[in-house]
Amino acid sequence: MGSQERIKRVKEQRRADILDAAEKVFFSRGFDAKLSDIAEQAELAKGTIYLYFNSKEDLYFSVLLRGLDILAEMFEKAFDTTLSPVEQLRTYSTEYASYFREHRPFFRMLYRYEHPRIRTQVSPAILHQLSRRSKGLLTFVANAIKRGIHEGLFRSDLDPLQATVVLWTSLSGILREIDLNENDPLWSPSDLQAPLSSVNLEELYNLSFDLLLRGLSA
Amino acid sequence: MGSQERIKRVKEQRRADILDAAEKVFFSRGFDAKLSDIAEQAELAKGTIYLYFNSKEDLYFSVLLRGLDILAEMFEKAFDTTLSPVEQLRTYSTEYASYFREHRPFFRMLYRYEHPRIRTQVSPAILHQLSRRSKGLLTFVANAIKRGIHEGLFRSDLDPLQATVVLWTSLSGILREIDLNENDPLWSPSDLQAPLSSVNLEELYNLSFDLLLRGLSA
Amino acid sequence: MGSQERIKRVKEQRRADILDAAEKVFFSRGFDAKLSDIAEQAELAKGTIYLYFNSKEDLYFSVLLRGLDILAEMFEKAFDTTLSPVEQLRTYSTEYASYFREHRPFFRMLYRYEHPRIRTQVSPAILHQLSRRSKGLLTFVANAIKRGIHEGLFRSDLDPLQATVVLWTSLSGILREIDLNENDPLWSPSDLQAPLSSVNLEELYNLSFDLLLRGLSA
Amino acid sequence: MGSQERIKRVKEQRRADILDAAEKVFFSRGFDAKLSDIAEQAELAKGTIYLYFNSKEDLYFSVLLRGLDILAEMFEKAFDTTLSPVEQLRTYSTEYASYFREHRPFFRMLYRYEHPRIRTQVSPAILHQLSRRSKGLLTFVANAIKRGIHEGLFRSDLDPLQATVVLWTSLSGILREIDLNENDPLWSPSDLQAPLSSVNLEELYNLSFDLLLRGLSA
DNA sequence: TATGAATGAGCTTTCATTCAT
DNA sequence: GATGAATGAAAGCTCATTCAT
Repeated sequence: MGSQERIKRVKEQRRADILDAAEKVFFSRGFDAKLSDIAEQAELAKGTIYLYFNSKEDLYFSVLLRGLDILAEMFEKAFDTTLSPVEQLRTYSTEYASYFREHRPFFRMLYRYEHPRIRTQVSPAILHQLSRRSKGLLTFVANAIKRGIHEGLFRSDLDPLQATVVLWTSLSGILREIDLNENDPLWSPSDLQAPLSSVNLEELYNLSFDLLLRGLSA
Repeated sequence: MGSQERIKRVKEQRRADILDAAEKVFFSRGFDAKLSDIAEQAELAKGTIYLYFNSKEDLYFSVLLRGLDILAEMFEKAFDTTLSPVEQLRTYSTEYASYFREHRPFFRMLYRYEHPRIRTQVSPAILHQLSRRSKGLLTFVANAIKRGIHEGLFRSDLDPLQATVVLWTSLSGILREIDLNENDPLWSPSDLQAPLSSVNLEELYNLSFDLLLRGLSA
Repeated sequence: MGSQERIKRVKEQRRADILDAAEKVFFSRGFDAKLSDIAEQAELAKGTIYLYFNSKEDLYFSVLLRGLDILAEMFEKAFDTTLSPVEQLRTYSTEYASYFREHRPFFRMLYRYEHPRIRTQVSPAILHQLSRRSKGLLTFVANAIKRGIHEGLFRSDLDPLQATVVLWTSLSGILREIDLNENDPLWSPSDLQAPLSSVNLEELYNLSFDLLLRGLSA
Repeated sequence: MGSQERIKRVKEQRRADILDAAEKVFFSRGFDAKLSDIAEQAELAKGTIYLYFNSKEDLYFSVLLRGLDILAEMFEKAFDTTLSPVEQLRTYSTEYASYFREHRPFFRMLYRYEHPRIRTQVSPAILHQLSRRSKGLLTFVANAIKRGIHEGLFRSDLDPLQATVVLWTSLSGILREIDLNENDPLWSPSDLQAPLSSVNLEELYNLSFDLLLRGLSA
């Protein structure tokens, strides 16, 4: 019977609808969004949400998971064995910047302005998926670095994993700071002796990548 | 009148007492700490707190300000014109790591595990002070970099301000990640192909500094 | 049609299955048990339960009815015209105590730990059956008392029905108190001047019966 | 300063107001009453209730405590050393019946139609008080029985404590049954062979007392 | 007959902030 | 200045029951 299959499809669609609604609401209100708002946005009863997700936390992280998937897809698409390790890294860097530009709310969820508060209550299954996805992303970078070392382009004294984490974390840190400052500048440019307006935030990211790449180079 | 002055001193002392209490309580409970707990710790009535601080948010950021001051003092003490620019940067890096080790709760407040929305409600005066302190810190680094460029040690094509922000933000990102992972590892080591246990978190920071320094070098 | 009959038998079996499941679940969780747990225990869908019972309340009282039937059967088995009225009463008392010991969860349902408001929602048909069963039980006792009065063993000034109710209710009250105290002692022994540990709860029941029997005696 | 004292008086008055309101609401809705209804009845904000009582459960039992106190006072007033033990017991029995008539809602709370569900969450302090009050009541009865045994009026083979519990519990059981039947007859009179209308419920209580007293008598 | 997805009312407790004293 | 009693908004989750299939 296709009927069973159809039911399954309907359920998946409903789940997706809820995620769509949650995405919208979490984006504008953060984790503090009210469940009733999400239900309303999804045009469902509050109770229905709980048929698909065990808790608000699970729902939040499921949305986040989708965000990770988008980035992973971008990396996959950009994956090209014909590129040199340096070009590969530059590609990932560019993709990450695009993701930052085009999926800012996801970037924010990823960069956990709110996670530590929330993490405690998420179901292990979801955390596991999260971890798998993160691993996938880092692996792209790690492989490029390994190749670079192997080909003698990068310093042979580097631990490729350490280098990966440093690269990723530094770039993420920069993006995070850019995001923070665009929306809500903590250190306003004019407070520094030379006006920080001279600090083009988009350039900052490139500079950061270049510095690190140069640091990696043999 | 010395009396007026004494009154002022008493007020300042009371303010400091409240900050002491708040520090203790915010450290253990984060921003979710209850104001009544702070009041109790300060041996004052809840209402009294409001005679010295406009809101819980202001109080939180005032504590945070103290944390910034500690770091600033460390930088001041470490300031030494006889050092080369590279040695200066390394010194600041080391001081920052010490701060991270010895004043972790302050570091966390600074790097906002806490909800960014907290920021929305803080009085401008406090944000202004915050900004001034941050500027002070960055200036130490910026000056070293400027000297380095001037002395031909660092790339002359660098905007010293940009370089400062990149350096600072990257290192902060690494420390933040280290802190996050010590307490609540997101990407568990065993998930990466090579065990990440091989990634010594303390080394990570040094590697990060070295990569960036190498990137800066002429 | 034997087929029609078979269908009927199947329905009755299904009903019994549900009651079995409900019994198990109500015993362990009381009226607060979830209908979904009962459905799961019965290996049926929640909706199916409603094809056999009008409401959770009805289901609860149907289980209770079964409990009453067990007691009635015990009384029937113990019914023996060759016994003297006093011996008959003592037999019933003993049977009641056995029931209390061996079917505690039923006893509790009968004596309504559960909220009396549950009753409000039960269908009249079920309440009627409940009433018939109760009457059956009391009639055993009432007949013995009548015979006792008739034979001059018991006071002739007694209304046998009143006496029946008094006897039954008093014994039930004692058992209820025993049950309550075993599980959740309200007046802890040590609070009374002489330690109530000296009050053997099992003896209490016998004493109660003896006092009442002595009171009945001519 | 009488000021401190006045503040204390005001607080006590407020507490009493809340208890009054809670009493009214619990009487009509049972424990399922909504806290907001109680607050409204007391003309206070919901939060204020929690300044005086730790939980709904505590509030419920505090009301119950008042109910016990009323009964205790009735017993105290009725206490008269010039009465014979039998007259004393009869007095207590009468007082209990009056309490039942005049303070039915308290009787119901006492007889725990809802306790076992609730007990778990009450603060120990309140449970302790409850226990003390109960002990007080039983002691009145126990003393009379002891005297009766001592004076040779009651059977010397009786454990006075056991007898007390039997007497009290039986009478309570009868009253409980009367209450249940008045409001919501489980075994409707007409169901018994002889109409139970002949069973005057008020007489039942007296009969019960007489049977038990006769049972006690030497 | 059987299903099980959907519903949506229902409710306690916390805590920052105020303000009368 | 200091108090602390009073406020009242705010929100996640459950579960009996229904009804379209």
